[in-house]
Parts: sequence; C-alpha cells; structure tokens
Amino acid sequence: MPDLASTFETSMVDMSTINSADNSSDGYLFEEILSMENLSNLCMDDDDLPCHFQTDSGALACVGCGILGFPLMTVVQPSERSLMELLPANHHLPPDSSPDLNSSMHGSVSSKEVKRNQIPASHDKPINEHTPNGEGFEVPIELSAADLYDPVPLDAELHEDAQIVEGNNREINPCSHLPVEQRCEYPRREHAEVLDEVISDSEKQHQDQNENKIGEEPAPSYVPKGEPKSLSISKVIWSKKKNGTEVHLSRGKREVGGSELATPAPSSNSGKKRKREAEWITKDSFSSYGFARSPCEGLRPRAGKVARDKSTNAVKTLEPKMARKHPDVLVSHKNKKVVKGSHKCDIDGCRMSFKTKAELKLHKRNRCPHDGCGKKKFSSHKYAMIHQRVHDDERPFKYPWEGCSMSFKGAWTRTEHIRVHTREKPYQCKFEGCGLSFRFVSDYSRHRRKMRHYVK
Amino acid sequence: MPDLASTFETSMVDMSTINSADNSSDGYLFEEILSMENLSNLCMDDDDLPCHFQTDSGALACVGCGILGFPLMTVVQPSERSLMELLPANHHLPPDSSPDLNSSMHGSVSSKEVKRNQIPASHDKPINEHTPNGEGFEVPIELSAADLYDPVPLDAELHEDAQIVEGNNREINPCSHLPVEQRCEYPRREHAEVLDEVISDSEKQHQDQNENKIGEEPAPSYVPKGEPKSLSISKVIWSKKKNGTEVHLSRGKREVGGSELATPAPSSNSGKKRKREAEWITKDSFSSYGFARSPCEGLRPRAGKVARDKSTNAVKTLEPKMARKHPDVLVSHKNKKVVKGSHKCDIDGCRMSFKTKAELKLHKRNRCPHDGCGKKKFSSHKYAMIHQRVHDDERPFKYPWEGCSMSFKGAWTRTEHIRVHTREKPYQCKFEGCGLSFRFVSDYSRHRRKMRHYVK
DNA sequence: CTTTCTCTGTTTTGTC
DNA sequence: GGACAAAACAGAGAAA
DNA sequence: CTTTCTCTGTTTTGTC
DNA sequence: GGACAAAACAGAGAAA
Ligand SMILES: [Zn+2]
Ligand SMILES: [Zn+2]
Ligand SMILES: [Zn+2]
Ligand SMILES: [Zn+2]
Ligand SMILES: [Zn+2]
Ligand SMILES: [Zn+2]
Ligand SMILES: [Zn+2]
Ligand SMILES: [Zn+2]
Ligand SMILES: [Zn+2]
Ligand SMILES: [Zn+2]
Ligand SMILES: [Zn+2]
Ligand SMILES: [Zn+2]
Repeated sequence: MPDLASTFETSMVDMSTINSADNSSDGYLFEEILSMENLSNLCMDDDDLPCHFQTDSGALACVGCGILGFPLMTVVQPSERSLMELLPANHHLPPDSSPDLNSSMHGSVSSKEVKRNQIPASHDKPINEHTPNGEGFEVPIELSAADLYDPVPLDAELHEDAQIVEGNNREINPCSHLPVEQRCEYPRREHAEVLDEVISDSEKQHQDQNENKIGEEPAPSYVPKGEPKSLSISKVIWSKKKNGTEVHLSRGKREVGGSELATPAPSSNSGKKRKREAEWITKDSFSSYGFARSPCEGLRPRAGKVARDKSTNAVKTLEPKMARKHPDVLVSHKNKKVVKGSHKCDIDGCRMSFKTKAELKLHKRNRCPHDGCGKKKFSSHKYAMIHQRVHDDERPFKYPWEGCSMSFKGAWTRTEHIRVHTREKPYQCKFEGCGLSFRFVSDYSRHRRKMRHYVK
Repeated sequence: MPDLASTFETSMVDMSTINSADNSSDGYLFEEILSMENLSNLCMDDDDLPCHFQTDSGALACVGCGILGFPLMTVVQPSERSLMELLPANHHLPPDSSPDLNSSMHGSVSSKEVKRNQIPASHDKPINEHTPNGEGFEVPIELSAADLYDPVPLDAELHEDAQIVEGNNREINPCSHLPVEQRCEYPRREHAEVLDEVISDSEKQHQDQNENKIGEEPAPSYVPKGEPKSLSISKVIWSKKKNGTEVHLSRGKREVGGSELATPAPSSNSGKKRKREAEWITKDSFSSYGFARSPCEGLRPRAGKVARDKSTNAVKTLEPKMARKHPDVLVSHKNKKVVKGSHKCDIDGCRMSFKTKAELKLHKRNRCPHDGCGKKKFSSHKYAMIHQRVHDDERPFKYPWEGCSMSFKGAWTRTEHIRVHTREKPYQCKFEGCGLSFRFVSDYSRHRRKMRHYVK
C-alpha cells in the first residue's frame, strides 16, 4: 500500500511486523489475538488498495490498511464467551429440552425479513446473530434489567437452524461457537457493498462537485481468490483485479445485468479520500505494542464507547457525560444502577421503584423523573422503562468480535456498529439517477431529505 | 338570599344598593355598566338560591348571589366593539359585497356540529359566535399575527343567517351588535345545566361519600318566570319553584320523560358547598365602588387573566410569569412582540424571522428557539408558529361580555371561559349509573380516567 | 461546510 | 381489526 | 386530598 | 384516499 504507507509518520510500523506478530501478546486488548495460522489470511499483495476476507463467522474484514476508518485489523474469531453474551442463555438447546419455552412463544424465527430501507438480499443475515437486531434477547443478569422490569422470555426455538434460505449461494453458518456438526447452514454474506472504495457512478457525480480529479483509471473490482489454507471453514480471500468482469458488485443492483456492473466508474476522488484517512491512521492506527489494534481502536473517541486513559492508552470504564450523584443509587458490579425506592410502580410488567411519591407519580405518567430529563414524556410506559437505561451505566449489548470492546445500551446501535467492521452500506438511494449507498440509516435519511430524493 | 348574606362581613353591600346603582359609574371596570332598565332583570325574590336570566344575546347570567364562583353579576349586553373584536372584520357583509371572499373558501358555515364529548343539543349554539370556537377568525391587527404568518382568510359567507336549526325552540340570535332586522335567528340556549345548584342523583351519590347530610328536603327546580319588562328581546327570568314540575332540567337527559326529572334529588351538601364559596365571596365579591363587579372579578386570580393591583384593586396589564428580557424584541402597542430578526423563515405560509441563524434553523425544524422552551419540538410547522404566542403578550381572544375583561391567547380557552358565565356543564358521563356532568373537558376527562368510566 | 458514527424517541413491521 | 414486541427509522448531535 | 379554571401540544372532525 | 384548518380533547398545573 505505497501511497498510504508514505503518509505514516512516527509510530509507523513496518507491515512485516504485523504478519510476524505472535499471539503471546498479553496487552489489555489483545490477550486473545490469533495465531499466525489465522494471520496467514492476511492479504499480502503489495498494491495500494485494501483487501478483504471472510472469517468463519461470516464477517468480512480488511487487513493491512486503514482506509475508510477500517484500520489494521487482526484476524479473529469470536470467542465462545462473547457469543454467549450475545445469544440467549439457552440458545441451541435441543428442541425438547426446555418444555416451558416452546415455539408458541414470541421469538421464534420468522421466515420474513424485517427491512425497510435496506437493500433486500435473499441471503442476507446479520453477523453472529439469529435475530437481526437482538434487542429482545438481552440476557438479564443479576441486578440488571430483570430487577426493574420483566425479563424478556427466552426461546429454545430461537432459530430453526434447519431453515435454509433460497438459492445456491449457501455457505457455512456463523455459529462458530458450536461444534461443526451443530452449526446452522446460513448463507454467507454478499461482499459487494463491503468494498466501499468502489464508488458508484452517482456517488462520483456528487463528489466531483467539490473535489479535483486525481486519476482517470478505472477502479478495481474484486473477485474471490479461492479458499485460503489455514482457516477451517468458509474462508474466502477477496483480491482486487483491475477491470475484472466476474463480480456481483452491488446487492442493490441484483436485477441488473452483469456487464453493466463489471467495470465500475473510476474513483476520481480516491486520492483525497485516502489522504484524509491516512492522516487519521498516522496518528492512531497502531497500538504501543507494535501490533495491530482492535478494529475500533483507530476510530475517533465517541460517546458511550471504549474510553481510554490519555496517558496509558488503557481502556477504562466509561463515565456518563453528566455523571449525576444519586445518594439513593447503588451501582452493582454490572454497572446497573438500582434505585432503592420504596415507591413501587404497580403498572403491569413494570418493577421500577422510586424514592419519592412525586417521582413515582411522574413515572406512572410515562415521564422520566430524572433531573436532567425535565419531566420528558414518552409514548408508552414500556419505553419510559427502557428510557431509564440512559441513566445507568450498563451496556448489555456487546459486539462479539475479538478485539472490539464496544458495547451498547441498545441493540440498534450495535447493529449499525457492526457495519463499521463489515463496511456494509445497505442503504441505496432509489432516486432516478442517484443510487448512492449509505452505511447508516441516518445518513441515508439525511441524503433523501436534503436532496429531496424521495421516491414513489 | 339569607343564608348566604349572613356570612358576609365587612364590605357587604346591601342588596338594595345593587338595584339602585346608576350607570354613571365610571370605574375602570364599570364604565359601560348598564342602566336600571337592564338591572331590573335582577331576580328579586328573597329565597336563598341564586336566580338566572337570559339576556338578549342568549347567555344566561345569575344575579344577586355569588354561589359557585358566580358572584354578583351585572346585567349587561355585549358592546358592539367587543363583538367586533370577536368576529371577523367583514362579518355580515352582504353576500355579494366581497367577491374575493366567497363561499368556496374555507370558513363557510357547516350544518354539522363539531362536538365530541359534549352533550349534543339540537339547538345549541355558542354564545355570540357563529363558529363554535372561533380560533380561525381572529382578526389580524397591525404588527399582529399577520406579521408573522399568513392571516386566516376571512369569509363573507361566514354564517348563513338564514339557516334555521330544527325545532320550535328558536329564539332571537345573539348578533346584538347588529340592527335587529339583520340578526340571525339562532335558537337560544337551553338553560338546564346552567343551574348547577341542581345536583343530579349520581352527583349526590358521589358526594354523599364525604359529606354529612344536612337536609332531606327536595332541591328546587326552576321554571321560566316570563318575560321581564325592560329587556327588548328574548329575556326570560328563571325563578326557582320548589317541587316544580314544568322544567326540562338536563340536556343530557333529553330523551327521558319529564316526570322523571321534575323533582330532582335533594341537594344534601348544599350547606357545605355554599359555605365554602360564601367565604370567598366575603373577601372578594364586592368592588370598592360599592357596586357589583364584573362576572370574573370574584374569581381567584389565574394566570394570563385580569391582574389586579393589590392595593388599589385596579386592573393592571398582565405580565408573563417569567418575563424574559429580549433586547431584540419590540413590543407594539398591541402587546405583540415582534422579533426583529434578519433570518427569515421561507417555509410556505410562515413569515417568522430570527436574530440568529441557529434560531432560524431550530424554527425550521419545528422547534422553539426560545430559551425557556429547551428546543421543544412540535408536530407541525403550523403549530410551531402558533406556539410562539406563549412568548408574546398579545391576547387576541376577548370575551365579549360587558364587564368581563378576560382575554385569551387561544380560542378554546375562551370557549371554556364562557361556561364560567353560562354555568353550562356540557359534559355528561355516559357510564352506566354515573351521569355526572362537568363544565370543563379536563375535569370530565380526569373523571373518566380516575373512575375508569370508559364506555363503548 | 463535510463525513463518520452513536444516541434515542417514535414508527413500522410482524406475530399471535 | 386488536395487543404486543422487535426492528427499523429519522432525526439530533458529537467529533474532527 | 378536593374543586375550579386556564394553558397547551396533539388528536379528531370536517371540508374541499 | 389526500391536505388543510377549526374544533375539541387530554392532560398538566395553578390556586385556594
Ligand atoms: Zn491488500
Ligand atoms: Zn445457531
Ligand atoms: Zn412503571
Ligand atoms: Zn430520563
Ligand atoms: Zn467494533
Ligand atoms: Zn439520492
Ligand atoms: Zn335569586
Ligand atoms: Zn350574525
Ligand atoms: Zn417558519
Ligand atoms: Zn417556545
Ligand atoms: Zn368572564
Ligand atoms: Zn362517570
């Protein structure tokens, strides 16, 4: 990656050190870093564009460069522990082992997809999840949500592993925490949108307005390189191939003929784009261990994520922005604040309690009694309960990826964070002649609003 | 009214002074007080219950006692001026005098009533209004609403005076600002709910729970006493008549036979009730002029109403509770604050402008940029505009009744205030066996919620 | 102004 | 249709 | 706790 | 159906 590497400055690490890194590293974040066996999945080509591969669990990852906020990434497998935190406790129980949790309960897997703006894909399943979002399957832990309101029922039939989605594109499922013979056969993800260096015609069109053209050569397309040696299941290395013709580039254009998509438009702004991100990588992409950091280490610090001590660079427990001192609050070892109020809510399904009668009264009217919220009213009591999570420190939604220490208060945020790793851009503008793709709903939404790209 | 009068203390005025008052009184509030001619409509019976009468304009009024927050009331007619402030400027123009404002515009009179919880009455029209609420007909004045957003179109065909509602109960219309020959023939109001001393069986039932019975004698019912001498049009004096049989007491029970209603249940708590209100009257019911005050003078001070100087008892201009100092605000002689912003909103129909770009940005997102509102968001831009009235001092909705100096920022508040004068209780609970009546939606709503008196 | 990404109250979808 | 929960959305907004 | 009454953001109704 | 305005509602809350 010459053009990128040339922008690195002081802490620049020779790419060879990445490949030769051992897994005896025991830094706070890297204690489960993988062996050279997995690192051999790194793309070692010497071109100037990043390469992507797919791991056992079906996720796509790029190694060896930091383009587009996707910094040096280690090849990792989700640990069994992290997956267990994501999935329900009795996930994958044999169908008859839990008579009380049968398929008549909510939570049994649906055959329909719940998507709205996202590009529908016939074989699109979220990474490491059997339910797209997963909010309902948060496992209550002691002094956790279960103490405040009824735990969400768990479902032994959570996913019917036998269910096979249409098509011949199937690959091994992402249930890598299980013995191979118990894994579900989920189709693997498509990879096209993941390669966000491939800029569509319309995106180029937009960006040409503000940026100088740097080159006119066509952007590369990507083709599967074949099965790598050291990963046991479903590993494909994607290498780029200039002017390639074998690719299915965009999920959003599945109906379009291959020839139309085989040669994407030149990425006229790739130089500037890469420059900007290279600067960022230069500052942050490498840990002091001289080894690639976790996928999200290179990202800018954001609220509610991995906080880091400025001097030691060690991960520290996140503090809420306006940490309010509640003398009547106990913080459990799981960071869940428990209000020890004697005024209990008797609304069906709610176990919240409050210190004062006035607070309870507000709560029962679906208003937050918390000082900072100004008696804000919500549309339901259910959400009034859920809202309380903004006031405690628990972040029960983990991103189950080795080396990513992100966790979230809600499932949707995690769902979108996963795209930071997959580089997926599932939102494609349907406006005539636009076709721009977006990674986050919000950006897609804003695009439509500002451009008035409303359709139908 | 012996039992009531006996509780009066220092400022008690002999009832005879009320009747002998002349209309040369020029106190701030009483400069248009009526002559003896109209005062002769006072009920002069010497029983202990208040009496009601109906004026030319169809409204009911009680004179001579202050029971139930209905203190000493003068007999008044709405002045032409006050009605003109209520009605559109071109109200009652000949149908062809205003070619641009024809019946195809909104605002033409509907033959259907817009009521929901209110007891439907076949001949129920709001006092002095041709549209029930009147919000849409606020007349823009200079530097008024018209400066901020498009004025509501006025409609020459505002009311089809020829329209006669069903029934034989018609009386002269309330358009007393017009020559008699031009008045519409609106049916007069029914009077039953107006007499809120008549406590229904179910209301008694509720109240018996908390109060001692004082007497068992049946409450009086009311019958029209006939046409009084001095009022020219449609004046009826209602006098009470113990065990009377000729009345139609309750609009909510219109379908019920007369015999069932002829003898209302005894008002077991009238003693206590009257006691409480008599205390209030004792303190406040009489102006220093030794004359009956305006209908609302005797009411407790409320937000946004007639404020009074503690020492002089003179009406003073109301100040908003949290008068915020805006250096960029001009107050017109009509109390309308005009924000002299250079950042103008270009949303269709909106003429608001703001000092800063940030404020405009908030406003365009339907948020209030005012400090005290905390970027509160509204459901529409239209309402975001309307909301701004909470921040200025204009109160364009006047209550067009002589001696009542109340004014409001919205039409609904005025609609409900009118009931303070009419004593109307148009909301009757439909729950099996309840039947309680309420004057204000809010109270009816609360009753249903707390009692779970939901029906159908 | 931009892009990237997280947070959150409501809306939509889907199931029963 | 209804109730309910999960998923998705549509902003808002932080960061650089 | 009560009753009386006003304020206000949203929902419902009605018209075109 | 839609858009729009007027009316009505459903709370919240002040006052005593
Ligand atoms: Zn590469
Ligand atoms: Zn599985
Ligand atoms: Zn609760
Ligand atoms: Zn809160
Ligand atoms: Zn991550
Ligand atoms: Zn577009
Ligand atoms: Zn009397
Ligand atoms: Zn008229
Ligand atoms: Zn505007
Ligand atoms: Zn405001
Ligand atoms: Zn009044
Ligand atoms: Zn009731």
